[in-house]
Amino acid sequence: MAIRVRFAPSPTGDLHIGGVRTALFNYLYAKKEKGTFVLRIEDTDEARSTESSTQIIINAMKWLKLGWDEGPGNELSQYAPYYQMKRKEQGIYQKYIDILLEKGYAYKCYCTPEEVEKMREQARLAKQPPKYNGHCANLTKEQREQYEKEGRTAVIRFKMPKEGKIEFEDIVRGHVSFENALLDDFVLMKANGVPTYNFACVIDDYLMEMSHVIRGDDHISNTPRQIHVYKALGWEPPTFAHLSMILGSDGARLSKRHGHTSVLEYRKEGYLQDALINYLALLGWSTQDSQQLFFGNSLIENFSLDRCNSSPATFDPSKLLWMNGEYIRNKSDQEIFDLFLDWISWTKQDDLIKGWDRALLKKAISLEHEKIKLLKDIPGLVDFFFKELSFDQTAVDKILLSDTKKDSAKQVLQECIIRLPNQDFGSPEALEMFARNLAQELGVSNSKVFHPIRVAISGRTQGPSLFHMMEVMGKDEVLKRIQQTADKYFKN
RNA sequence: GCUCCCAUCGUCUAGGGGUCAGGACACAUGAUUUUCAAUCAUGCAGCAGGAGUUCAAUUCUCCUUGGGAGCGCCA
Repeated sequence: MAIRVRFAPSPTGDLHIGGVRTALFNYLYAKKEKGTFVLRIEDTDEARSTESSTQIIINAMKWLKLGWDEGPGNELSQYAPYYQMKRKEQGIYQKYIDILLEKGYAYKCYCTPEEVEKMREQARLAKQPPKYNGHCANLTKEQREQYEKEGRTAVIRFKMPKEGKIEFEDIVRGHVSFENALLDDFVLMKANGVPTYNFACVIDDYLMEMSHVIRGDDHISNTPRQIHVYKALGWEPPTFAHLSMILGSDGARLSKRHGHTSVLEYRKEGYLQDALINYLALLGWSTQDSQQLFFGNSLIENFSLDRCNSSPATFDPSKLLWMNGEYIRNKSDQEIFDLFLDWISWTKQDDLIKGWDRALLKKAISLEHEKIKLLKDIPGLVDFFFKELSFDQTAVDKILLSDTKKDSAKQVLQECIIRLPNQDFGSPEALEMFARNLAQELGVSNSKVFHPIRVAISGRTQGPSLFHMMEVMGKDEVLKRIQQTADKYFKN
């Protein structure tokens, strides 16, 4: 049987971490099984669905490289997603409503939302599950006509069996069973003629020939309702896999109050697409040897649905941060440079690196490569190469002006000014030799030479390897900065 | 309230009737280094509780507790 899966978000906001995880598991399963991955936009909530949200989802999916394999029409380069509202216009859902109505599996209900709410309230008071009481299930023709004469509009409800139970095998949960008596006659089609989630989802999953429905565990209680619809239409339900939820640090389902939940925010912070994917894959899935890093195609190769965990997982930002560093270190200098430029332009921060020489920038980034955890760290790590020398006061106090070091620091800088013009800047080794020789001649420790030079040319105590830094900066600039520093702090 | 689901280090997890309960993040210490990182080494830390089955339960069963989700003309 061909494997066909889908990700079916509703376009009512940003694509959040939980949604991405669901999309990812569908994607991984499809790729692993050489199946088809479909994107379906569930935009039947006319009040909340927005076009901009749809675009955000599509762009986020593209950034994450969770490409889908199919769509309406014949676009060759890029498939459009399926949209339920477009399918509604084609009469797809109405057709099956008519069948269910005709076969007696569904009925028109004329109760107003207020009346239904009253029923639920009563049920709650009686400590019963709040549900529709079946008021309109067996209306006579005359009653129906009467309601219609009153100008009431009808919704279509599913006629739920009062006894028995629905059972199914879930790949993640195992055997699941629900009593029919607890289910009510849920709405299939709203008064405005738009199908509800539980109905549209079934129709589309069937017509799109989905072999597996992989979704969040919050949908598990919808599953029995949906299976009833499948059965009423004489259809075989797909195989279900309900993924556990992702929780915030307080144990509640991950939501906005836990901080960043939108994928876009992670992109903005400078997380790498593949690192985020790798991290999310590990939330609720693992290999037998608990492998952590999956570079290249190894996620797809190793993935399997039956190794998904049924218990919820807490989102851990510090592990994601570590993993991002791992991914950055795993990439070449060129890749990081390109990624950084992409990030700068995506975040519209071109001003940040305005006037910075690209060749120098690339060299500077490569000096700090293994230190980078987020793309957004980069400017702060290398900006001193490009900006006017500005001094970190504690660095100056500690290295240049402290009582014990002041004289030697001054001497070191003065010697540099004298000697450096004739120094070979061609290799870090040569520069290191120069500094060590200087230390020896002056009779001071290496660090009393290294540190003042570092502060003099960068203004800080932290930074790349000193001699690589000098090489990249170049003789003229190094001299200029040392002169400037000496003038500022050691002028008599 | 009702229904469903879940339970191994702080976190992600492996394991599964007999294990020194394994790995990873975080944290701590040490090594290395001109600094910060990175790297390497070491350490810290866990089977929620109670019954039952069994020669043997962290593992199987039940209960308790704790946590989560669902109960819309939302998806």
